[in-house]
Amino acid sequence: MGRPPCCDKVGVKKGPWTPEEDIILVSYIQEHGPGNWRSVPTNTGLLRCSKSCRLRWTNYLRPGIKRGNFTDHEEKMIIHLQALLGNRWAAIASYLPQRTDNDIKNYWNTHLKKKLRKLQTGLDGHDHRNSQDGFSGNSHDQPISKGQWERRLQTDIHMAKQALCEALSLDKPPTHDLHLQDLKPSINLGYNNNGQPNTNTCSRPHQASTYASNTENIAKLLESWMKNSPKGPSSAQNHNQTNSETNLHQISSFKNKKNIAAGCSVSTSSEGAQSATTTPEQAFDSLFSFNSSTSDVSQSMSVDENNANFTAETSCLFQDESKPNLEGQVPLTLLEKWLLDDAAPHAHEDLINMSLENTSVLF
DNA sequence: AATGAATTCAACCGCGTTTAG
DNA sequence: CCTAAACGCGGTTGAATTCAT
Repeated sequence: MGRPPCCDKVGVKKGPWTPEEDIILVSYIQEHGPGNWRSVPTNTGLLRCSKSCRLRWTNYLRPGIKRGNFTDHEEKMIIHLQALLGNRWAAIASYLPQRTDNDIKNYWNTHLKKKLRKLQTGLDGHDHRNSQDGFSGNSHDQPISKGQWERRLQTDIHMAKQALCEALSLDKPPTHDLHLQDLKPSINLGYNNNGQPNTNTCSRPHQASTYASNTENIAKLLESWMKNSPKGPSSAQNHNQTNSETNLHQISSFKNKKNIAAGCSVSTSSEGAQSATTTPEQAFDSLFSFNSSTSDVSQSMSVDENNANFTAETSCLFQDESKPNLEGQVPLTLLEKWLLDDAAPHAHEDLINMSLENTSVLF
């Protein structure tokens, strides 16, 4: 009865993965594809539990993972989505398919929380209305006034509605085009929007730099995998070649990171320079008004662009390896779910009702 | 140069859910 | 339907690294 044990817990290795282990794992997955994790340790001889293998693959080795600093756009998306979804990192990660939930979680905990706290402190400094504990880490505890929060959420839902309307009214927009658009910054991995090397997107050298020199082996493995394996995850799971190459580039560029100057800001050069001139209020507003701010030059996205991004981001859900591609099914049900389910716990009842009323017309 | 504090992030842990038998 | 293991997720930890003094 029940399933057979995935691996015996005796002699299971823990701790950081070695390059050799990575290569073994990658080679195995190259041959068999990801999944069936319980068989991985036994078949590969890795002294790791299946869970550890899966984690290593999904968080680190999987092609299509974008590493390195988060772009301004990604940052805003995370802040935005965190405000909307809470600490549901997997859900947030599904909107940023090139980032892992672990990465996003770490980035939130180490950078964004701090950044928001800082900005909030700046705001409070202006107001002389410091909150007791400042920023608690949960966006819902953020000392934005409730009305402000609701207005923002309302705006978000309006944006989503617009996107839905457009998705319905248009003759099925080419979602992958939008997707590509959304992914552009990441496809240009290592380069900013001006096509310049993104040397400034590094806040600190990658700590696995000693390891990194060895990851060239993994890069080679992956490279040959991309060339030789038609059924590899890149095709089977909608990770396109570009993403894979992107990842290869990143892996092989790890070793260069040590030389990149540390201490640059989180913002990218083109956008960060601008935000440096904004007031804390503007900056804070910019961070939270992912869709609506006009004060920040970096936020000069048009409404159409935002809609495009929204649909693109949503379509990304179907690009995620854990989620099957529904083949052209515009993710309206998902959008609906997002609007009706995910927003609900955080939204005022009015907002829920509003979204229900307005979206029900569409369906 | 040495040392301690602070930061970062890969990996682990534990829990709820899903699923094979 | 029941049981137990796999799976997936969010929270936490701790080693490695950087920064400040």
